[in-house]
Amino acid sequence: MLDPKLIRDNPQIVAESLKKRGNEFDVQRLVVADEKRRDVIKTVEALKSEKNTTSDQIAKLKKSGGDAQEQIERLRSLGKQIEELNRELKTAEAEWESLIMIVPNIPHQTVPVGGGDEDNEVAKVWGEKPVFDFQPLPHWDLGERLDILDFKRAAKITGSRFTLYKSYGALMERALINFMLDLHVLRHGYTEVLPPFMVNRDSMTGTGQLPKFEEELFKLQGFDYFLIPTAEVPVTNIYREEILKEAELPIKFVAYTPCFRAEAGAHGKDTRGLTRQHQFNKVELVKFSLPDTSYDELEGLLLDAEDVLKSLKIHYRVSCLCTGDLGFSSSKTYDIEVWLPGQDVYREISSCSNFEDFQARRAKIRYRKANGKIDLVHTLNGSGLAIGRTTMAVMENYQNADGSIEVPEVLRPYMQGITRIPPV
RNA sequence: GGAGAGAUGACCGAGAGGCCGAAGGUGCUCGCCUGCUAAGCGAGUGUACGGAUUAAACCCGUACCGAGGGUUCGAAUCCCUCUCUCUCCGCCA
Repeated sequence: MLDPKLIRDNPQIVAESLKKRGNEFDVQRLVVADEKRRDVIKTVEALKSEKNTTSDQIAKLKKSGGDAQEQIERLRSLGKQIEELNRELKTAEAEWESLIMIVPNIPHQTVPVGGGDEDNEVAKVWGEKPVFDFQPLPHWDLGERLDILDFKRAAKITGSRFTLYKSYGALMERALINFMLDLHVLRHGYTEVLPPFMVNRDSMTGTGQLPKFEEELFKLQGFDYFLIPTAEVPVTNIYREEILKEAELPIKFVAYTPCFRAEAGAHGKDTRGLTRQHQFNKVELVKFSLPDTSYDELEGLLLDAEDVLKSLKIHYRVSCLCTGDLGFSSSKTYDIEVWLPGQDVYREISSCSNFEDFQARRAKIRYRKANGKIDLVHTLNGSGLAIGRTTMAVMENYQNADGSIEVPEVLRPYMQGITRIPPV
């Protein structure tokens, strides 16, 4: 959520940023709704003020044995007026809130202006495409041939976009989770958390998934709970409605969770393999930062995520998302795109974002400064990394002509010491 | 799932229709005192929204005693619903 004062005082700034994002939202409607809302507040609070003073008079009169009938009559009629205005206020606030909650964040000045992913800027490139003396296969062929990924049976058990990992496949997935957690805890100073995998509506609203993106979520029947689409939701909400101490910041959490996404609107897209699943594993990095240092923290977060691929020695590039491709809550986002030789594409494997105070305002995550004043923190997060997509990247980049898969050195201690997944 | 108890400020804890944004204590901040430390003395110490001002502070108003609704001229206090915590029983990984 944007600062209501910013919208009130500088609606043109908001309008410009919306335009850059290619968003059609009419800021003027919001400005009008805000004025209406404040109008009603002013009126109703004046009446409440009178109500309180009159009420005090009654108390004093009663105490001294006087007659308060006149005041009681006055209060009765005030009460009716207040009740009516309260209804009006509720409507006005609901109208205003429904508008302000769907306004996306303002992109940072350094974000390239553009319409879609074709306008994203490559920020860095690490390593090179590996050279094969045979035709590298996509991971789904490798996985089925080695009998470590079973898509058919997963479809039988549940449906499409699910995967049954078997033997070395399951082992590699688990190894990657543990390797990444250890890397971020031991080398990068994050604190590990293992949060709930379902959350309530307030949490989903706090990080911005609701109210706008409910169709992307799996909702439980009989409970107002949702399966998390990312660990960002439970972890960022750890400090919802809390006031942190300045000295505690920055706070850095790493969490492994499965993620559940409805993938509505992705019909027919990436239907093969591990790329786009309804359930996938992810290790997520979350930071709570001081406003002044949040962009340094973003660069650091990106390096922490990159470090995973560097350790695995897999080629990738980093792109800075343009205004048109930026997520709803984000001010600036870097995507890490891993090279997949079996598919001959770069594929997003991590998305690292600074939300500035957008989530913090919704979720009321604040901190107390040294001078006693209270301010909103900045929140950041990034995948470090998406596990399924890392598994597929390892498989495709480390495959051999005989169909076996080399185990990256850093992963071997996590994979019972084996050096390769043997051919069938 | 059954029975009971509870939820008040950073924390502990009073409060039982109007004098309560809320006693008292602890903690914290500032000042005094003290050779240092400890102790002692004094003052201060919630958040949000709206207004005023606008660089900010100060100021004015409103709301908030788990959440929502109700009774009443008036609710932290009475009633209802819900959520969460604790104890006992049952069940269970």
